[in-house]
Amino acid sequence: MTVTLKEVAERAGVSRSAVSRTFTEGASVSAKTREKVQKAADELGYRPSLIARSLATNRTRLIGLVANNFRNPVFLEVFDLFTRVLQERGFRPLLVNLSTETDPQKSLEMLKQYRVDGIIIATSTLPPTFPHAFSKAGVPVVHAFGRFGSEAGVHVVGIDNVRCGEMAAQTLFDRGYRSIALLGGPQSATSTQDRLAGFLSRLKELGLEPADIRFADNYSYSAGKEAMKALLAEKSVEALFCGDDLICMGAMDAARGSGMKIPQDIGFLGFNDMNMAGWSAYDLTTIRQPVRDIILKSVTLVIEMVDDTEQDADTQPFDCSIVERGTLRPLPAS
Amino acid sequence: MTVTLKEVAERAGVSRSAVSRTFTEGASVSAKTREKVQKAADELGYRPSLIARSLATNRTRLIGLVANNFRNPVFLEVFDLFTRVLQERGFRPLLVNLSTETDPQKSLEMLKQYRVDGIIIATSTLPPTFPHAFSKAGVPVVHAFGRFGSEAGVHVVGIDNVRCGEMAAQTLFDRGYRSIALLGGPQSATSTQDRLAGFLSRLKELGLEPADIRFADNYSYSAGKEAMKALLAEKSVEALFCGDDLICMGAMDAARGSGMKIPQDIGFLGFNDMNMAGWSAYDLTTIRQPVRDIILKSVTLVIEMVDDTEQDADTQPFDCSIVERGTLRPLPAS
DNA sequence: CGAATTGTTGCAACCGGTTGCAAGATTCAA
DNA sequence: TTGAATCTTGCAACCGGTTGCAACAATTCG
Repeated sequence: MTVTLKEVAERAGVSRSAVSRTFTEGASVSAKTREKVQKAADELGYRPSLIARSLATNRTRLIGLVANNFRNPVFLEVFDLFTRVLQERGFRPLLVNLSTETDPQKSLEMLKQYRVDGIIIATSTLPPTFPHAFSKAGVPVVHAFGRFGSEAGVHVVGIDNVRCGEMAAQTLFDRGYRSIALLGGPQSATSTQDRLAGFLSRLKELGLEPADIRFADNYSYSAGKEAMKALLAEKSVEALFCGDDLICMGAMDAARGSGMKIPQDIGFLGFNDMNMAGWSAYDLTTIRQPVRDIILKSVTLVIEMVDDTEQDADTQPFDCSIVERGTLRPLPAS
Repeated sequence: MTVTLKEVAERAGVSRSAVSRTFTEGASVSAKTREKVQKAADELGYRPSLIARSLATNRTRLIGLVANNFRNPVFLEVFDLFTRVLQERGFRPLLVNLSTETDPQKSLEMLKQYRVDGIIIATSTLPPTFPHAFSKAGVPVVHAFGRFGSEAGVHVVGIDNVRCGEMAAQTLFDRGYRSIALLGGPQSATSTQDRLAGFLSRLKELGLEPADIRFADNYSYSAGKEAMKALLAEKSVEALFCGDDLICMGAMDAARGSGMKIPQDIGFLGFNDMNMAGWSAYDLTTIRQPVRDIILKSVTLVIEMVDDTEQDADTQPFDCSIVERGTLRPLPAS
């Protein structure tokens, strides 16, 4: 069925090595031989088998891409960029969906069986033991959106969530809000924990107590909406810092549903700056996470690790910034 | 570094065949031998190399997953389901991002080099020559969201877009709209062409001319918004059938932006029923495409083709249905 | 108990490439 | 023109598994 090295060699009248060499970067072949081989290969429609090559070279050019949040629109950008950059660099992503997987160990086994050259884990909700397990197995690992310094031997690319929490508290304070609540993502996520910590510590510095602290079950519109309904049933707050734009939009619709106007009656500050935050039905003021930069850096890093050309392993957290839109009252004129 | 068959065999005191057999389904090994091998394998942390196995068996258990629309939220569900179902069945998805790829031929080569066992193409915007190229190469192909009957040898799983177009025209007509426009997705998409055809033919049967026909450049909120702005600058219409919910939401916001109330001043009918269509800020009445069913069927089909256990190759288009929400005036009481 | 049947095992060839090595062919400088 | 240096080429071993085959062991049956 498929054409092999041997057939090309026979047709071109050369050895198998010669054929192999014409198809490997930087091997020594004369122009004459190369031409003969090319011709024969073209006529036969030959493509080298990467499977066979992998076996011989011990390199697969396969990168495992592990994620567990396939329902959040942020991940569209994540997948788009990851796959695109990887394939530009001649690698291919092998996707692992951990949404329902109870046992990360099993996924690890699968990836190991495919002998992936490297792994990118894109999540802020998995325990750090997970990336660590790979690194211990000797596979280059980059943890995108992870928590810094949590596990030795694992490169983390992401933001400083503690700082983001502080930034959120400060931003809301600066605009004159005093009754401030936090509606976080899942409590088990390290990102949630860190943002909460930063949020609380800054609030304390400013002499404030949080008006309410609660968490959505997952990163979804409906989880945000439910949580907000519950909050509104209990108390009223001036402003809310949400752990994710999606959650925030759900919360906004819950507030509007009970007759509130935004930002007159209540302020909202989101997180991520996903596309939809800019939609005029929401026009959400939010903290932008540089997803693009994080992904580009993650891919670059994992490829460097694979090629062993690591240049700057000292990964710094990326900065976040406020994107001003219409869900917070303006800064008081000073 | 990695443990191989040979080492396990030596430690267990058996031949390499025996080890291989304990790890292959349905091979003949005695309980005693299997136990010895298991023990040795566990102690050494051995996992068979799927690369080597693939070379010998000529099966990779890799399924190519080709898509070119990574920015539309519908694809979150697509990716989630595809990856999940595949891995439940013991296959792995090898992702190909065709968003920017100008030359599909190149992607084909890449997939062929990895010797994928099958391919799922999830798009309604690629020319049918693309799936056909794979099928000609002898690789099982399923074209999800494709056009039926367009290419021999390619299994298509999807909906009947002509019927959907008819359904849209009929729905709007039934609600008393007479000045009806279509705002389609990219004109090059077969789905757009088919829906347009159905839409026009039904309108004609009903004795109506379309009030306006235009197309968004891509499946995005902003493309929908821009197109709607342009439309509003030229004329006014009573109702709009959009080729995608995202486009529709953009169009809705454009209408609202020029002071219109929905559904009082203008009606909107979307397509897909993505999650966001249910958000209260839009509450979009839309035509539901059974994405889940399409994907489940696609995966089942491609796996059957790989295993050569094809059961029902006569794939019928799935039905679409109207999801009633709040962007169309109600049916007149009859 | 012996013959026939069925189950288990190891040998060796093979899957489709890569690569170190040594020999042969070229090129270059003197 | 010749010898040294550099290229090019084929051989053969190897990557880590699978599998047909034949030999042998265990079981079943008359």
